[in-house]
Amino acid sequence: MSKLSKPKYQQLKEHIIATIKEEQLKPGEKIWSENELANKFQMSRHTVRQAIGELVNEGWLYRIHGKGTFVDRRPDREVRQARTIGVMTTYLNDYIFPSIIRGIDSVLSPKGYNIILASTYNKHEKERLCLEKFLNTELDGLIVETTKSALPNPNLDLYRQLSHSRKIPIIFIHGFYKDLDYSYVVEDDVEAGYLATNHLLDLGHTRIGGIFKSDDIQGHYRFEGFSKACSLKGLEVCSSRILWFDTEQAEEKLGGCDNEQLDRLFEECSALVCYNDQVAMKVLDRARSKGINIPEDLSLVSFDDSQLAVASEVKLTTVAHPQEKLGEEAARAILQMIAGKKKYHAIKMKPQLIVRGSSCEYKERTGE
Amino acid sequence: MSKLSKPKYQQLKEHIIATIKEEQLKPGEKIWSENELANKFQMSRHTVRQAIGELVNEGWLYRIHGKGTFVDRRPDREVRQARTIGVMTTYLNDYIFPSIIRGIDSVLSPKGYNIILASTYNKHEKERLCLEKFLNTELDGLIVETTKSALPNPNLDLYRQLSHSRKIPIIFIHGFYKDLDYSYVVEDDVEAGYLATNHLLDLGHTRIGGIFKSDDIQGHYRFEGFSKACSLKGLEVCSSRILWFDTEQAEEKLGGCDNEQLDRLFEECSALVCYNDQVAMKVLDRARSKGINIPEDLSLVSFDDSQLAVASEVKLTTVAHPQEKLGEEAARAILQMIAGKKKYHAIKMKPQLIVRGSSCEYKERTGE
DNA sequence: ACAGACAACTTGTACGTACAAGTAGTATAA
DNA sequence: TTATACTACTTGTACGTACAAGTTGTCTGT
Repeated sequence: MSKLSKPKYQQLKEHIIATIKEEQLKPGEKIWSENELANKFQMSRHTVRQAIGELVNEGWLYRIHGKGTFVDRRPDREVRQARTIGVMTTYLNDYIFPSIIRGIDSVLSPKGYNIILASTYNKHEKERLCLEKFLNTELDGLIVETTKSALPNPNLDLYRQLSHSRKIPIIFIHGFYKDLDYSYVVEDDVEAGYLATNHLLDLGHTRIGGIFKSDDIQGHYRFEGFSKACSLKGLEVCSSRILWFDTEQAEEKLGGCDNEQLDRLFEECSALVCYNDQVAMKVLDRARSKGINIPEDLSLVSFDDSQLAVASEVKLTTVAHPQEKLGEEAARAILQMIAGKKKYHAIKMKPQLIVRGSSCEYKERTGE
Repeated sequence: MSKLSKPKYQQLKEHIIATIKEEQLKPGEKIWSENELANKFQMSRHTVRQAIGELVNEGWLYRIHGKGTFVDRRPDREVRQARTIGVMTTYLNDYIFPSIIRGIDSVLSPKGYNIILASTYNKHEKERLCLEKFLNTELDGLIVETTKSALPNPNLDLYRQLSHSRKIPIIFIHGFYKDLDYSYVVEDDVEAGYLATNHLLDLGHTRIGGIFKSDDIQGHYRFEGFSKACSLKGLEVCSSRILWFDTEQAEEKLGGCDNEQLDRLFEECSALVCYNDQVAMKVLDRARSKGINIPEDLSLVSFDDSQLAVASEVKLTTVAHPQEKLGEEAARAILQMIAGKKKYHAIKMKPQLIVRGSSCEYKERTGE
């Protein structure tokens, strides 16, 4: 026998599998006895037993002591589990995340992937629970919206476990952790902040205030763009015109800042950059109740271009968030990572200013 | 050797397993060679091989040709797959479904369940694809928002397959198929329609129009409540004041009805019942552009009490949708069904009228 | 007609041998 | 110093034998 030939028991295995596949042997039928096979193929019974033993293990055959060996259900007839991608977001019902999830779904669903949802409510403890649950799940990939991305993350150990031990590709959206060099898809928030602020500067405003979120990295970046735009025009950023809020404050009251703080901003500024449309709605409401007209008395620019931006009578000037597109990009990236085509993705999406009715040229306020 | 004693290879297997369990051998460590074992236990190498072969198959050990045999992860150490519930909705980013999903998540997540998302875009073909994907997934339960619930469903065969063959508990939300006697959790939409319409009747309106969705059963029920309220007050439902739209029209343009149709309603009616907040926003916008004041010239009542209802300068009078609560109820029901505690759930949640600024008492229109 | 013994088959356990082939470290030669 | 060969160990393949034990049908004596 030449050295190239396969082991005898392997040959016998393949012969039996082929016979079953050709349906010459059907499930439940008795196959030849071990001695018959040994004679037929000129091998010892031991070798036959080895072949049949493995086939039993693989689910092709089963044996009954004293009766014989029979054909089992074919193992490859088993339905394959659909593949799954985990998606971890901060909020499920916040106004833009549903769109991102929809974008992810539109790419993954046609490829036969399931999406497993988890939400952290922007809390590190919840994030940890979600990650632990994902460790108990057979995942093919993970898309993560960063939780409290501006703060140090206490759950990096679990991320590493998923990524390094379990070899699950991970991609971050809406931010990334500096300690981990994982792939990410983000909006260029510095640019977004710059666009929003520069729009107001171009309209002649000089007393520009801002409301930003302190515990999400997006808030920091948008503020960075805000500062950049100001300093390029030779304006100093006045800290009394900047309001910071965080997740906990935002949960207590929509918009995250109270009326007294807003009223102070109204007095000091002719224009406001709002962290997102939700904040802008809060500002709009307060301004309405104080008799301040938007945009005549106060120009507003916000971020995200959500449904809210066009819901009100004053349509909001906002810097558009790619939303669905961002979800699609993240989904496409993770598919490439799963296929092993491209390991590292660092995608920054360009924001776009949409001018609507909430901003106008600066005019001296007269009625005060 | 007495007849009662176990086979030698079986004894060896048990000895090795015990050694691993006592952690005298840890994962990755090399165990004794086949010859060592044969000598140690006074058996032939063949018998040792049989024992080790079975342990390899059971996941306790692995062999490397030429190196030795090593301890694998313990099979009973395998983390159990987290249990999963499928959630199938029509839209992922529509304004109330995120809240429902959040409600579901808030109940299931703490119990260690994963949520697998799928969305049908309110199309029967997509629904079929989703159901087929669920058939290829190991599910413990399924929560379904009915797709085009007012039309006959062509996918009942797959629902039956999941329910009867696969024994997966299914619960419907937002409607149910009359041909299947499955559990459901719904809002009492007839009552909701009645509350909305009766509110307008109480305010003295007599020329009341309505905009309803034709291919979702909710639209039918809300219209039923509308009719009921009218006839109880002795008013006839005038078909020229009723507008019907469907999924496809709603996708083309937000709100699902065009301006000419709305203008006609404005002329004929002093009050409108809108299928949901989105429709009401569309009506509000058109009314604004025609110089029609809400609520002075036209009272509006809508359904769902979403974010949109309070986004505009005119806060909407709506019949509140239980949203998160409905999701929670559905999740709790499916957990009971999985536990085998209660097989059939038919939960109807009471709607609640929230009076805001978009509706007021009827006054003769003067300025025409 | 029926129970029980028996034969002939099956798979299961257990022993033996031999050599092939992969791995790792050591000794040897260039 | 480096490449090569060798050795000693490992598991993998393959042959042989023997008997135990479960299943089935047949033969036999009552």
